[in-house]
Amino acid sequence: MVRVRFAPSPTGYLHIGGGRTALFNWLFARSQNGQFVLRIEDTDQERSKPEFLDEILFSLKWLGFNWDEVYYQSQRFPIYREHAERLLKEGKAYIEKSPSGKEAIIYKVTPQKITMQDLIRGRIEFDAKDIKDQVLIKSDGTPTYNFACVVDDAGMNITHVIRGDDHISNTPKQILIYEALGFKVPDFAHLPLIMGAEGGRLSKRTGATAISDYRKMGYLPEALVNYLLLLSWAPGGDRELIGINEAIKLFDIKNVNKTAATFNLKKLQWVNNQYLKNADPEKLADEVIPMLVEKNLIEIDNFDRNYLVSLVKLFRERLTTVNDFPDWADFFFLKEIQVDPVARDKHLAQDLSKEFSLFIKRRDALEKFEIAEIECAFREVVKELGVEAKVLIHPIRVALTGKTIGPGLFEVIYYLGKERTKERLGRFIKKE
RNA sequence: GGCGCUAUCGUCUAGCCUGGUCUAGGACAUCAGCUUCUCAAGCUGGGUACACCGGUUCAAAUCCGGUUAGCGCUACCA
Repeated sequence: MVRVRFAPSPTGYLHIGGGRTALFNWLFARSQNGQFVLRIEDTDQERSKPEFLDEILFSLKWLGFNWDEVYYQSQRFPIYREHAERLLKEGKAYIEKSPSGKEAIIYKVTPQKITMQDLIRGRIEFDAKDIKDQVLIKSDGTPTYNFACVVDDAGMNITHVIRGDDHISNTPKQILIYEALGFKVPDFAHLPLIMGAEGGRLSKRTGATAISDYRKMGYLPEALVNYLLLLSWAPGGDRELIGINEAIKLFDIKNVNKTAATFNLKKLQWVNNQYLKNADPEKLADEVIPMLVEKNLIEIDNFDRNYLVSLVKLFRERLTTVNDFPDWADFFFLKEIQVDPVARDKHLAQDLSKEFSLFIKRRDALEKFEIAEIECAFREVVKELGVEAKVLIHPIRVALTGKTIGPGLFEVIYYLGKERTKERLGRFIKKE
């Protein structure tokens, strides 16, 4: 039975790199009908914070990576000590006293060659002479990362350790400990790192790094996952868009790339738009409701849900992020719209009273107030006035929405309704 | 400094294992054009890459060696 683990440390939020490591572990487990274990590495009691833990768990769930088991290292200190003392008894480790009299347990590294077979990179060789004796239990009584990691991976029957490239140098140290402890060494797979736009590690300076930031910015989890997948794996056949279930079928850890990848927001935005275009309007509406409430565009328990769903459908294909919706669609909810001054100067500078009046008149005469009929009436009006459609379309859009961009005009008129269009156009009709 | 990893368009990648079909394919971005209404989308087209040097071979992006560059680790952090 394949068992993998994701082992975040709650000393910070779940960042993009961590999310990607979790993704590949989860994906590998699912593709092998294996199990995905979550291990919280909270041995650093100074820096570990409950709010980080909450954020990590929430983000993992948001991305859809459910775990089969969860462990906390802070609850396992006696286990680590027990194993360290065994090594002490066997003469493989020694005690070192600090000036203050506290005792640490140190593993004695013996000269040898250490080789590992990485699932992604192949054979890697190290020489133990480059490795210092390893602290197992620190003088404060807590285990070190490399020691706790080995004791747990072995104790939790982890078969494949899939983690970031930055752990390659830890691997020989850990192999030594596995062997000293008499444990079976698992398989390793080291994923390439994700870099920031300016090279080096992804940092706040080069853009958002927390998974939860992307949620707040209006990215869909499926889109983020798809993008992260593309960062070091290709489904083949020139495919870019791939759902997680299909990825599970196609995934092979041997096909993961070796090269570090640069995070590219533009491509993430493109992927997000691709998912948004086909997103379930009901679900999108759910996402958008709190945003509209926060902007005082709707009241939480007093709005027309069906109407909102229709509007979401109207906008979804042109959204880059879910968060774009409240700004772009605000005119459907506002009583008083703000007309963009630049748009007003450009499209409403001259007097269009006659044109607007005629359009309203024709539109009011319609038997059915529907998109196609509205367009028909409009086409007749411009024909009658002998002008091009666009000389009237733009001014009407600005008068109705306050903006120069937006969905098709006739849909806008339809969803705004008779009364509101008449009233908004009326403001630009001079009384005789 | 030591040790390790990596090296195809600006970016993500396909191809590399099993040399010839690669005058290197796709995507994002970018530029130009089309699109009875903007924006978005879509469509058409353009430019842009095998890091460098040497070797093996009839033939190398593909195999080998070196150089260079980038990155990682080098903590009683994880």
